[in-house]
Amino acid sequence: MNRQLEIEKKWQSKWNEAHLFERDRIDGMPKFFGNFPFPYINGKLHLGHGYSMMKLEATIRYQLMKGKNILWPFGFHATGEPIVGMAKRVAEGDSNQIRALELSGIPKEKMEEFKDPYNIVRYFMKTTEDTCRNLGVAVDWRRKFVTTQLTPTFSKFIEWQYRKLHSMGYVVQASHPVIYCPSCKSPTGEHDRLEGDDARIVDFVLLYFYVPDVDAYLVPATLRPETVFGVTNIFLHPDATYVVANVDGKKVIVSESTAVKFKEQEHEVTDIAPIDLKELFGKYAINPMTEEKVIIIPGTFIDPDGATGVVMSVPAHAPVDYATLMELKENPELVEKYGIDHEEIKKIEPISLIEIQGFSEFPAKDVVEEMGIRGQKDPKLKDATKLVYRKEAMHGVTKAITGKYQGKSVEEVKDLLVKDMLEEHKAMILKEPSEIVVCRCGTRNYVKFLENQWFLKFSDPEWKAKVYKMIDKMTFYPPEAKNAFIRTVDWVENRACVRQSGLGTPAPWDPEWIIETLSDSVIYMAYYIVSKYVNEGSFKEEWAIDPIFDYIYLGKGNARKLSKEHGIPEKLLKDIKKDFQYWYGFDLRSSGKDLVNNHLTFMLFHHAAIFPEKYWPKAIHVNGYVNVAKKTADNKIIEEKMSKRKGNFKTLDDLLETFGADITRITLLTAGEGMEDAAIMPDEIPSYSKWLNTLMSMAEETDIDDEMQQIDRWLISKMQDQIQKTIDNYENIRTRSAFQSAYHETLHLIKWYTNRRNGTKGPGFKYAREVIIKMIAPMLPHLAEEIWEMWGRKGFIATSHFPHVEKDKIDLDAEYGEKYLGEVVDDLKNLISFLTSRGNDPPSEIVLYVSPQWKYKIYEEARTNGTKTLLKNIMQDPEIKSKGKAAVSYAQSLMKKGAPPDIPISYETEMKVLEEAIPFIEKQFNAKVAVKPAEGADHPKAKVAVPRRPGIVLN
RNA sequence: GCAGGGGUCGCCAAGCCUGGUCAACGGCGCUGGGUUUAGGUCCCAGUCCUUUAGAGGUUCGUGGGUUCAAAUCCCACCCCCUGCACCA
Repeated sequence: MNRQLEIEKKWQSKWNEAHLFERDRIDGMPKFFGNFPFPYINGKLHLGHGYSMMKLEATIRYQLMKGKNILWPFGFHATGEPIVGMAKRVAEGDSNQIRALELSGIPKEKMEEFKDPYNIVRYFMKTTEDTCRNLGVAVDWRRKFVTTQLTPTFSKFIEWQYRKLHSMGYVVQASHPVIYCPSCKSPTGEHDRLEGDDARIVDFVLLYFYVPDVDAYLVPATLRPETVFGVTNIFLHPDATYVVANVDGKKVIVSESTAVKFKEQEHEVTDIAPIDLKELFGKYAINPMTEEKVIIIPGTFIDPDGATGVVMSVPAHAPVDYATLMELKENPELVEKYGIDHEEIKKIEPISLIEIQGFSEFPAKDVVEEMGIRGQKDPKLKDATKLVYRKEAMHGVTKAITGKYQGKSVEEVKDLLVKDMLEEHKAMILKEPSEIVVCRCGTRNYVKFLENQWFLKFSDPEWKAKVYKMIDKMTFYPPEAKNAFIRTVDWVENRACVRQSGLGTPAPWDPEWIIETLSDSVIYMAYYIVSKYVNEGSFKEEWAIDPIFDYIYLGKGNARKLSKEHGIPEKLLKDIKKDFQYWYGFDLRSSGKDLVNNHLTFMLFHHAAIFPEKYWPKAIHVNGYVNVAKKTADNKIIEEKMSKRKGNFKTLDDLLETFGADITRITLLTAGEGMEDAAIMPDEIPSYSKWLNTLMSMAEETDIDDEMQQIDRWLISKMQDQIQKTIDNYENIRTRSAFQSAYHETLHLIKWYTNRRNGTKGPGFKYAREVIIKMIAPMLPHLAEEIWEMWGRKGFIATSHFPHVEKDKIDLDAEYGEKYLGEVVDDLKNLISFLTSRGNDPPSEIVLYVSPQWKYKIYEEARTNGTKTLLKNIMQDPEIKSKGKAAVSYAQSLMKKGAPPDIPISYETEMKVLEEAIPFIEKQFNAKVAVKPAEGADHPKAKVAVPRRPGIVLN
């Protein structure tokens, strides 16, 4: 561990001293610009960051070894609420917050500083950079910066970005529904909620049920408007207060607490007046679709604050309604105390309107009875409702009672019906949270339309079209990610781009607002170009103005003129512009899949809007989440999301401190690939060090001879395959597979090689180990550099050339021969273990009978022309024909198995390979070995000999 | 609800897009053996069932279908996971 740490520090400082990753434009040299979303620095980097980063890191270093000029810049994200919130909580002395910070290693004395959000930013900028440096990543730190006004030129850049979008008409003002807390007077985000984390906004349909007695409409709210044909009564909560209000010119009755929603959702509301329930209970309302009269009765299951506090009852298809009705029927006092005639209740019968296989005409009744539900407050009702709704939505068909809507699927009817009812003013829409939402302050939330919000007009068809085009031209890793992006573009609507609080850049056209956090992180990759000059002091803040950005990024204007007007040196201006033209568009952005349907897609939109096509992004890599896996007592592996609460939260520093950089790197690189979630198994990590040890001792091996044997040629030939595979894996950012093909598989080859060479090593080994070390260098750079130096090579292995396939090193004869030998050895192993398991002694003598010549003719015929015409073709050969039954039987066995693999083989090759391998086989099985032709031998096993399968006699 | 992704031999997990070479890569666990011998590491073999010679049988969520041939293609069904926006 100590030596390893020493090695890592040594190479990290050597890379630094050589400025190895601080890359500048070299005109004419191919480049590779990779980046990954700058981390939000409200804490230390965790394994999820590390996982995404390592995909990019391996790729960057691979591209460097492929001769590219590379660029990986790094930034820090601080825009938005969380850091401000953290500082506020620290300032308030919030013990949870302070303890959380202390737990993540922040010294107590820092707490005073942490009352200022900018100090938090500074602190975690430092830890983040340190972590990265300890990990040994190929970052050009000269270009680092943090968002927000801590980097004034960056803020100016964002202003430029938004003035551009604004002037293009892509920033618009509109109102928008949000889940809203009337007490805090602000939208409640997921983290601001006591209850209802998963709530979405859904459309409830409000149906106008006219109540003649009071000349107003009851407006039950429902998600299943199609069941209007089965309404038998209306429920109101007997203990709630109801009001009459004039909404959009119509008098409606709703619960008092819900009346406010209409106004908040941009309806006109006047004349709110209370109404006594006595005026309603026992009276009738008229179903707008059927004109039937339905009675108004009490239901205590109703949530008076939900939707309108008015519920229509469909006992045939809604378990709650059915259960309530049954309860009322059995308990007269429940209605009689409100002056309702119980006889009226007894008369109510469910009305069926949906037909569904596997249920009676009243699915709600079926389910209520089956689940043994009793009463309107039975907790099982939730599941019952879900079940019935789901079944009916999926398989239900409407009955004749629905009139012109009959015979259709429930889903179809719903859309049609709502459209019709809205047109006929029989219904209206009210937006509601899909479940109860309670703000942290304890107040029940509802949906409000926020007015005059600034939006990015992602719904714009022309803008979308550009993005589709962009996606089409891009490469995605893994390929299936492309579809995810297309879907996101399909789905994305206008999106708010400003906030009222938090850190960030004020909107240039309306400084009351701050550019929202996902909106100032979409084209910042272009800012890295300028950032270098800002950091070195040559680009002054006063030059961060629109005309200069226009010149750099869009090529507008004239350098001399700009220089004269603003005092910026003409050469500097031209250099920056050339830099941008050289590096942009970037070649790869690597990120987690959680960013696909927001950040990454917005990034595409912004590039499409602002930059000309030649600067569009070239590729995106998307990876899964990182789970922490652990073993249960019975050896099952269970994966858990990393979370601080579960106590399995791991920072990169945790791993680095325990295992060092290379092992941390290989842990992350082999944890997974593609969009599937990756798994880190903390208990397994220590064993990864054996890989490093193996590589090192392989590199240190000096007992190597110069004799080029057949098996050396075989190994060198096989390595060409491994090189190609590894290149493919790197090119497609499959790091786990890359390590597999570069290390595990090659080691397997070397194992066979040393066995075959009776424990000695030769030129094949020497060649293979160099290839291996180079191939793993992008993943384990510290170890690789150390070995490179140990071998006395010049320069860094990081900038040496990645192995390439050398065609002339491919030796198919050697490969086929070894494959054949391997098969024979496998057969021998099987046979011997089978026999010894039956109590026989291991053989002391092995005789191998190589198939007679004529069978090879049949084999070759089958291999080259397939088995369909096999018999016909071979029988034209007189020699084969003369073998009669034996020939037919071999041909038939080939036909049965299908065409043999495309491996040519000859009698001579088999004889040669086996004879040469006699010492090897003897050693393997500790027995005397003889190789004989089957032709002319009379041992019965000689007769079963066929090509690639000699007859085996064990004595 | 809408959208996306899945269900593989104890566990994790390849393969499926481009059907056959798949009883099905690899890792873990387990069993036996070796090294060591206090363990761990490390190495070898085995790990669906049957089988006294390299073989056969039954498997890849369930049920059908296409095909000479399906884990792989088509249809239906069951189950699971993820996202759904003003949050970074």
